[in-house]
Amino acid sequence: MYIYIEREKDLHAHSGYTMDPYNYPMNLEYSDFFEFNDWKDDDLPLIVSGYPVSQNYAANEMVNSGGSNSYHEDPNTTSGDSRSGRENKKTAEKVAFKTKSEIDILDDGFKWRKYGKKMVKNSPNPRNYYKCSVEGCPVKKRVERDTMDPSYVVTTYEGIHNHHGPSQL
DNA sequence: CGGTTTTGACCCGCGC
DNA sequence: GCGCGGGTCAAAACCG
Ligand SMILES: [Zn+2]
Repeated sequence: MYIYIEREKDLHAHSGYTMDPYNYPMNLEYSDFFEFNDWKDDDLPLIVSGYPVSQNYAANEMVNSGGSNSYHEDPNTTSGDSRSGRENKKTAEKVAFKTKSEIDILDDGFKWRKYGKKMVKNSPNPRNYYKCSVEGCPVKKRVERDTMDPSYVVTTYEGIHNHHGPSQL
């Protein structure tokens, strides 16, 4: 499951909850929900940025894909059913935010430790790899600048937070 | 001194 | 195999 959300607001000014859709649902421009048709139940939450989000909300934001998301994997060709079972279809493991910002490091309220940096092919911009600093928390994120429109920053979250509440410190 | 950044090396899956 | 692309490790440097 891969979710792609574009937002236009420059969020770097806000600290603490910039990436939390609970607090900033209105900033969403549109969203692309890959493999969304497999999403049947609404008992299980969709996870965005480590936080659960209602499915209805997600469905309302549903739009067909397109635009400059070429770096995304095609759900129809991506390793097929490499993920065992089908239950995990109900849980989003990856979420991509596309945010218009001059600054690369957007404060989403969490503490991250950078553990890697790679140049992206067909792009002059690097991609940065971060992991949540909280002990035992498996959440990771990647940050890169949109190749097509460098005024955007694409942040991809992966995993679900071990803990609650942004712990910035 | 402890956590973070930096950065090249390393790993792994895949297509040829 | 080998090379490539994407992802991660880790040692040393960095910094409050
Ligand atoms: Zn976390």
